[in-house]
Amino acid sequence: MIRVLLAEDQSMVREALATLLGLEEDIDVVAQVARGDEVVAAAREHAVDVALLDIEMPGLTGIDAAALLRKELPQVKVVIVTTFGRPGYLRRAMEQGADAFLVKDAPAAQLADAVRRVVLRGEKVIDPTLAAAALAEGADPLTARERDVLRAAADGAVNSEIARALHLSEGTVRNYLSTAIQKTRARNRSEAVRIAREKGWL
Amino acid sequence: MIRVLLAEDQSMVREALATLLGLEEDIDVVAQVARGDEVVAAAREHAVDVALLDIEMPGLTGIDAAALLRKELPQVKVVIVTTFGRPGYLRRAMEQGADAFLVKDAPAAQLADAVRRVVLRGEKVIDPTLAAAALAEGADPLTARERDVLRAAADGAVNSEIARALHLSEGTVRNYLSTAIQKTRARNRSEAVRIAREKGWL
DNA sequence: TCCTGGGGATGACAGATGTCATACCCGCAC
DNA sequence: GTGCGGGTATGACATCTGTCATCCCCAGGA
Repeated sequence: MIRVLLAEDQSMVREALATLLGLEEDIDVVAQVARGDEVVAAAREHAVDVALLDIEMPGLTGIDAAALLRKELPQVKVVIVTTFGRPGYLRRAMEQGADAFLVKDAPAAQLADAVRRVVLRGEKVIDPTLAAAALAEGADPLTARERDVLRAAADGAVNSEIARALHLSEGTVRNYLSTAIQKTRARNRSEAVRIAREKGWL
Repeated sequence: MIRVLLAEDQSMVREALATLLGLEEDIDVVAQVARGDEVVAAAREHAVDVALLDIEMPGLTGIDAAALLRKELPQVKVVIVTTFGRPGYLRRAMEQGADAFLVKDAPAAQLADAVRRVVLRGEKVIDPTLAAAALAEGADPLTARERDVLRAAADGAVNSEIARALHLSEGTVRNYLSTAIQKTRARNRSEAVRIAREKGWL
């Protein structure tokens, strides 16, 4: 019996997925959490074999939770289950030790299949198309600080506000944004944000 | 037996929800579609009692599909099931004749419950908190044209590009954006887009 | 030691954005 | 006929954004 932890912030979706998996004879969903920062404690408490992690969750992203699991409970397998198959997400997930990466566009049957493959056979499970795209895309070109500034600018913040929030001068904010705009080959901050998001860099 | 159509673009989520509902003795998911523009044909073909519609789908939004259903198959009940309980979404959904409005943050049990209430008892099902927020929010202040321009500006398009796309002069684009920025009480287009999206106006 | 990369800052400047005033058109309701 | 709302446009102008040059600091690797 494979013991599964499910981390997904939308209750309805999480419970539906738990129900789906619960119908499998060899799979038992023993824990469900709605926040990324609850993953490690729940995995430990319930002695799970594998954690199914959404990426965009409150408290901690699924990718960051995967990194924590790898450090604290390295025997636990990690399956990322996400809405967007963004190259940067895939790359970061695999870097942080994830064993599988699935998008919610995939047929539901792939979920139980992936769980069995990673737990019983120690396989890595990634859609070849996604893998190819991520490899072709290359690494995130933004530095940590550029990402900070771009993230801060994402929803309409003006430079003075970003400067205050990140303890920078306004000129430095403009520089970082300019660099981010160029690295993403965008024309302005809004487009840079969109591109960085699409690629999973933000 | 309540015959249900499920419209949701993410296969995994859709199939999990279908499985969940399929466990109910009185509910039968007889059709599933991944695109908004397939809703009416499927509802007609499968003679469904109720359509469960996600909002953000390719081809047609769930809200627009609801309007079409109301027109073409007025006996079919409509339950909107959405990620975001945005006031504008709720308002528009109810205006277009939806019978229920659920967010995916709600417990899964609410789904079957809502289905029974709208089909068997003709009730309207809305979370009172969401209803109160939508009523307090007031109507979308943007004109159709302002929404067009704001939507076009959403991901980094420059004014000249928007003008070309919408067959306007650049000055007119600036005017519409300026008005949209003021109506949303934003400081710039990016913030206006965020606010309009959060309220479900875009 | 030198070089590179990342972080940070200042200053000058061109171009894009946003505001406001003004004007015109059309359709609809009273 | 008048007024209102929505759509469209021009022009002037202030401010914000983005670019570029230049400089400084630190850490790490060759």
